[in-house]
Amino acid sequence: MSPENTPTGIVSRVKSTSISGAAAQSSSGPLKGLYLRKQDLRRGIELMFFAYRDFTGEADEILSNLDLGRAHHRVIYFVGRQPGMSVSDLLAILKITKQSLSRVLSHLIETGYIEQTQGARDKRQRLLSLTKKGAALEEKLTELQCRRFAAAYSARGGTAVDGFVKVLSSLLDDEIRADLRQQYPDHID
Amino acid sequence: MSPENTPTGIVSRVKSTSISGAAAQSSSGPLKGLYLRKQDLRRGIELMFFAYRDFTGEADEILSNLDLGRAHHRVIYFVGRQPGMSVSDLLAILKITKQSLSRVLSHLIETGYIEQTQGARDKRQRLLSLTKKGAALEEKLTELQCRRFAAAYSARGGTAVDGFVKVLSSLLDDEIRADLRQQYPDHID
DNA sequence: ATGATTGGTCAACATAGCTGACATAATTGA
DNA sequence: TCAATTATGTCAGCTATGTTGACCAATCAT
Repeated sequence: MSPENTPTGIVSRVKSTSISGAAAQSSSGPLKGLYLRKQDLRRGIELMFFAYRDFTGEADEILSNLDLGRAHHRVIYFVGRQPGMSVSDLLAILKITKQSLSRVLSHLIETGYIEQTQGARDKRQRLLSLTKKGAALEEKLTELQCRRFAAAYSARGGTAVDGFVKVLSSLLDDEIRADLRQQYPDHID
Repeated sequence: MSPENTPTGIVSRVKSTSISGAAAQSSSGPLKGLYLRKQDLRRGIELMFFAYRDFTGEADEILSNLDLGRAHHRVIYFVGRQPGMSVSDLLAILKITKQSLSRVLSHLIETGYIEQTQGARDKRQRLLSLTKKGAALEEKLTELQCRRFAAAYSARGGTAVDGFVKVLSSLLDDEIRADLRQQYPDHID
């Protein structure tokens, strides 16, 4: 990497010139629209990209040592969150195909992270839950990610957390936002 | 999906019981730590997952119609942001291997989205920029994502945007955060 | 001249998504 | 009761995107 092209770090400066002094703007509640400059929106895009990558990075490492991937993590996470959920439930959350889920899920069952019991009301259903081994892994991974969030939340304070949650939930597709709204007793919107 | 398991929507309720009435808590600036309950942290995790997916979803669709994927999008996006960047620069941003990038980049050059010129200062470098065709696609995709952000930002207002940016940047790995800090003239931290 | 850097290339592989077709068992409804 | 629907699994095959390791060529810096 040449110093000419990246004078200051990995991510070099954007080409666009900008109105300077945005500090006042971003904290200006009444002055609407000033955080809607192209540059601010692009920053949002990039923050999402980098933050998502970093946020999953630590967990990915642990998983790869166990010969598991991010797809396994998602399954373990959501089954851990809601034990006894059906395969259909999981498919609806993950929005992947039956076959994609099946591959991952079968592997997790074979390796003893997840167990299934026949549904009582509907015997076709296979209700999923974590084994002790699965719960231990889920705990470890969630703990890791929660720690990152806890650090960010406490560094920034309740008002910032509130804004974070509000904006993220507004980024969601309507359908998902509606689901999450009733998912959490605490209102998001 | 049985109504028994998912009474209200795709994403069903979390198992954990919670202290109710968190509305007051999440908007309580002075009451520190009350947004650090396990449940709040898990909501952050889930918001990241769902928001990232939805945020990339629209663009993914357009891309797939052009026989391109998300990896191509990233390249087009970052080259568009900083025309004349080198391959090394791009590798450092994307944090993928040379081979992974090479495959995608070669394809974009062959199909006329990206062009390269020899570096003037360092003739080994191949400086990347978008062609007209590439710029048009970049514009289209970025416009789409910016529109989503603009809607979220204006729905929530400047204070929320400020919190969103603060929390997201605190979620970043230190190295990346430092880079982004100088990337944007407007301070993030 | 020599060693470091920039970049490309090849082979081979893994993960995680996709489609489409088909099978089985259980439930539900007319 | 019987047909349709649902929940789930499975098979074959494909694609996209990441990985490693080895190696090569051009260029730059000392």
